Parts: sequence; structure tokens; C-alpha cells
Amino acid sequence: MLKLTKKADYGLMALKYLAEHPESPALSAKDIADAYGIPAQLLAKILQRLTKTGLLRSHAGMNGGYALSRDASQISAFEVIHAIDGPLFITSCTKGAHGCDLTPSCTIKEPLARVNETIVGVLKSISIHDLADQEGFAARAATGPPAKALVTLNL
Amino acid sequence: MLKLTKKADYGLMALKYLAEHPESPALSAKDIADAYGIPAQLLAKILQRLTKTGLLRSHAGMNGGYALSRDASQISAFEVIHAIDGPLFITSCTKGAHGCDLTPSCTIKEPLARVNETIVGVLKSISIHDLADQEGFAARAATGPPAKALVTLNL
DNA sequence: GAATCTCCGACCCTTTAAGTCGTATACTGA
DNA sequence: TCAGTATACGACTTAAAGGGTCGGAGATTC
Repeated sequence: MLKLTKKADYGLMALKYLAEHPESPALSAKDIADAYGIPAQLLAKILQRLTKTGLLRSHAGMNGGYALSRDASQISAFEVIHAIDGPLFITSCTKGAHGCDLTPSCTIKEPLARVNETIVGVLKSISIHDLADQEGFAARAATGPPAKALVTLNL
Repeated sequence: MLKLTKKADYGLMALKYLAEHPESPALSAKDIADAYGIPAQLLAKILQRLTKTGLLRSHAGMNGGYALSRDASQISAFEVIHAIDGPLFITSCTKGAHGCDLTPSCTIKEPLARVNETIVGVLKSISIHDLADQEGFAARAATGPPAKALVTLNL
């Protein structure tokens, strides 16, 4: 139904939380999970995945935890979603290299592939910093035209 | 994983097929299903739903079937998807009127809601005619800049 | 060496999508 | 009016994926 998974949601929330607490050298999975009321073990697995893909750095032991490996403005929402949910395909068709398994004559996938690219483009244009900076967010939304992303779809 | 359901895919394919055969007064669910190799009974149910929402007109009996209720250029991909899959929400959060059931402090949903609107905008800008008109599609893609949709995302 | 923490794989449960079946109903044409 | 063809609709079954849990192994600090 064109929905992000909860895991991806959790991942974004966790990174946002980390971005909001740059003073701490590291935050444990439990800390973050408690802050949002999400299952700690599940979040841990998500953070481990983000660590493997290089978005986070982890530190075991007491006072250990996770920290952003880059500045929040250098991490896009797309990277997070891709790391957690894998490649982003809007259709069941376009899986990897070539087209439909179902119908070779499925001409519908081409325009939808462009929609897909558009969505990816939008998600790439959003950084964790954008998510965390609520005030700036509201301010910009109020003052008007500082469009962050301008996406074109060439049909 | 941000994927359209197969039902929505099927629906779009069927409408495209109808748009490509304006000479026939009506095509049966079986005709269309055979053309694409998809389960006839399943497609029938999808077409019935599209009929209920007014995108198609049906006619029972011999030589009966389905026909577009409007011109293909007046039916957007969004309408089809909405009719089949229901309202389009990118997050598990934004369900209907108000926010998260999980965490009241989930501030992430606001920027994502804008992403959601962007996607909806893109889908609304695509008509069934756009899907059906493959030649024009290719030609436009080759010649360059006749951008059909220009979507802005104000973060 | 005890308390915290990450790490990782196996497992279970629930939901949803996908597809099937059966039957009632409507229309057409001979 | 009867047979054939089609839609209409709901209940049911099956398959897959998401969401979440459990248990143990390996770091790290105090």
C-alpha cells in the first residue's frame, strides 16, 4: 500500500534522536527505544544494520552505544530507508535488472519507474538534519519559498 | 517497502488496456486478464471496485464487459490506486485524522507527510492516457524537455 | 570479574496480500 | 423463454512478509 516499514520509521526516528543529542558521545539502543516507546531489541537490530552500512558507529561496553558516523546533514532519508528495507521499488515488476516476471508485455512499469525515481529523489533530498531541525522547519514553512527540493518528472 | 500492491498494478494495466482499445464498446474481465496473463477472477474483482468508484462502467450479459467512464486523459493513476488500495499513507503513523498511535512525540511524521503529498502529486499528474501512449512517451523522452509534472517539496 | 553494552542468528506471531470458490443476478440473442 | 455469457459479491484458503522475542556470545569499562 505504498507504505514505509515500521523498521524504517524507527531507524529515521533513532537517527533524528541522535542528531538532537550531539553532546552525548554515544547513546544505547535502550536509551533511544525508551525515548520513543519502541521495542528495544528490535531497535537494536535496526541500529546494527545501520552500523553495518556505515551510517552509525557503535561502541560496546559500558557507556557504549551508537553515534552518527557523519554530520546529520550528510545523511539522507533515502540512505536510511535503503539500508533497512533494501532497494526501493514501487512496483512488484521492476526487480533488479530487468522487467516483469509476470508479463513481458507489461508496458506500465516504465512510467512507474520514473515515479519511483522521483520518490527516491525526494527522499535523497531530505537529510536527518532536516528531520531534527523542527524549529527551522516550522520557520521555513511559515516564511515561504525556501524550497528545499525541486523534483521534475519527465513523462 | 514502499511498494504498490499487485492489485493496483493490475488495475492500472487494465485501464491502460481499455484506453488502447477505444474501438470496443466493452471488454470483459477475461479478455483483459488473458491479454496480460493475470488471474481472471481477481481482475474481475478489481474492475468491480473501479466500477463502484465510477472510473469504469460495466455492462452484464453477452458482449458485455467494462469501459472507461471518462476519457483516459481524465483519469489519474492516483484515482486508480486510491480506489483499489485506499488512502495513501507513506508512514504507519499518519492514519486518518491524527497522529501516531505509538508515540505522541513522533516528530518525524511531519516531514514525511510532505513527502507523501509529493508522491500523491506525482501520481495525480499521471493519467491513464500517459500510460497508454507509449510512442508519444518515447518520443518525448527522446526529444527532451516537455516535462509533464513539476513537483516542489517545501521542507 | 561484574555490570553494561553491542552483536547475531533462530524463532514465533500476527497481519495482509494474493488468489480461489460458489452462487446470485443481469443481459443478450436466437 | 431458454441457454449462454457476463458482472456482482462475499466467504474462504493459502502464501509471504512484517514485526517482535529469546538466548547466547563477544566487547568494554569500572
